[in-house]
Amino acid sequence: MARNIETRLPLMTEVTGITHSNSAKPRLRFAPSPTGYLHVGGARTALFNWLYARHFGGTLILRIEDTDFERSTDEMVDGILQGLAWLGIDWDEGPFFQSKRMDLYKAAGERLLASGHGYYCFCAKEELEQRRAVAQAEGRTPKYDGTCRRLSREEREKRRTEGAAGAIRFAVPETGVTAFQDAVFGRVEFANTELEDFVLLRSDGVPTYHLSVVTDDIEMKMTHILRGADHISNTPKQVLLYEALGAALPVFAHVPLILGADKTRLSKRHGATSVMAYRDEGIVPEAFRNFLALLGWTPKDSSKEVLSDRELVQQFGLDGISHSNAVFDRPKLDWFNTEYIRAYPAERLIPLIEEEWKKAGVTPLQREPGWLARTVDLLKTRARNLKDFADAFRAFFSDDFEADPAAVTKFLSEASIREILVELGSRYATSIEEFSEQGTEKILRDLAAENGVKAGALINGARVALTGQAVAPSLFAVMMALGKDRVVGRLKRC
RNA sequence: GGCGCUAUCGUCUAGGGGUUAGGACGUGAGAUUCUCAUUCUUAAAACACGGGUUCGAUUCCCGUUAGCGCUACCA
Repeated sequence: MARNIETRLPLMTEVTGITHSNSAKPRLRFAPSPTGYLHVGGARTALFNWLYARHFGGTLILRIEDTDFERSTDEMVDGILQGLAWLGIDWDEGPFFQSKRMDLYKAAGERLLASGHGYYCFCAKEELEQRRAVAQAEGRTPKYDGTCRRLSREEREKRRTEGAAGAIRFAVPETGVTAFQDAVFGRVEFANTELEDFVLLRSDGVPTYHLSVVTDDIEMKMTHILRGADHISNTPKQVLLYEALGAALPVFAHVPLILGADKTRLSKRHGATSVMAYRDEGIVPEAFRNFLALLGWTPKDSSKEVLSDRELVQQFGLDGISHSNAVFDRPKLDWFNTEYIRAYPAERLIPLIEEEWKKAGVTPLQREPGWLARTVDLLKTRARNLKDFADAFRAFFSDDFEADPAAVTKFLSEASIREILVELGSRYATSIEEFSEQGTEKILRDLAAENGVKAGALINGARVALTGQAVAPSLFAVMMALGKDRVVGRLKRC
């Protein structure tokens, strides 16, 4: 079975049998391109690499693939770093920037040229595009037709000395197949005729993706290439490159893609695709990480789903990676979020909540020590999102809040109830009894009996008066959280 | 179009030649409660289709269909 490749069997290619030994500690990398923020798919790839490296005590390298100067920006680099930090993913070496390693790729390209694996191509870009269009129209596979591959040595020399700018292409074998053993998909094979003579170095000397990736992966001694399944079709070209460069093949492991609810590739119209957007939406990082880890991977013991980073690291392995794409299920993420918020100690939650207050313009009350943590602990069991602390629970932390009109209509519309609540406020103010859960409850129930109304009606009304919400913890716990003065004040305003 | 990958409840998945096909999220119902959430009980919900192989296929093989990916001097 292709799934149990954990033991790193010898990798096979048609042409070479060289592999890395399986004794060394693994070296992995996350290699984002800073042409966009850190998106969900990239984050999961990063997470899997991190999990794998940590599981085996290996090394994780961060490499920024910024050879596309047009589209790469420093802001995106910062954004990616920020996203990784939020997820708690750290690395051991780097970040390395490919833009600072251009000489390496150029040398590799020239080495390939010298060894006969590459050749100069003088075809103009427009010309190529046109040929491609024609091929497309005629229903042929639009791959490079090899015009310059057939050029005689003399012709090539002539063009070079004339100063023609040329790209260097890789000469793909015209027959045979290129195959690799994928740690998740098993053996994957491509006919060489399906592969085109891809460009190694552009005419301006800038390397193309395949060259820079393989050069770096060799130079950085990567043992495992763990990346999105969208790279499966790129892999044979890269395998060819390893072979031409005389390097051992790493273990390839491709991870299925993450789709939106409509099963199409995750994109902006599915909502947030940037991981930082989830922070902004009130998701706790551990929840997001846990959710992401289980998208396309299942631990051996699949019965437990809420897993700490330690458990994740402990259990992670390539054999649990799924073969099929996974749909990003937002309700499940929200469930993880409530689980984590509930489990977080107040101290851990408070800084995150403070961020939400800042965003919502809430200035929290200054009260006695311990109050904040106690109140957060009281509320966190019914929170589904960090934002709840800034909206639904706002009245616990600030006197500046507005009552939910629906709640008022439901529980506070009767004038008689409001009058009794004002009276309740007075009784709390003048009572000599201790302001405790039992004491406040007794006073309320007595007052309800005196007035011939149900205690529940008073309780529900009081809840709205005190919190502005129809939904809150037990009323008397709410009173304790608010304190006598606030309870009295808010009741009297009824 | 070509090539590649994939196919178990709505979603994430477990399983695997003979199972009442299991779990989780979500959904419905009920119980509890001062509201809501929680909690508890419970219900509905799946092996894409067609051929083989086999005593027996959801499981193995082939095909079909569908989805996704790749198909650049982007990464």
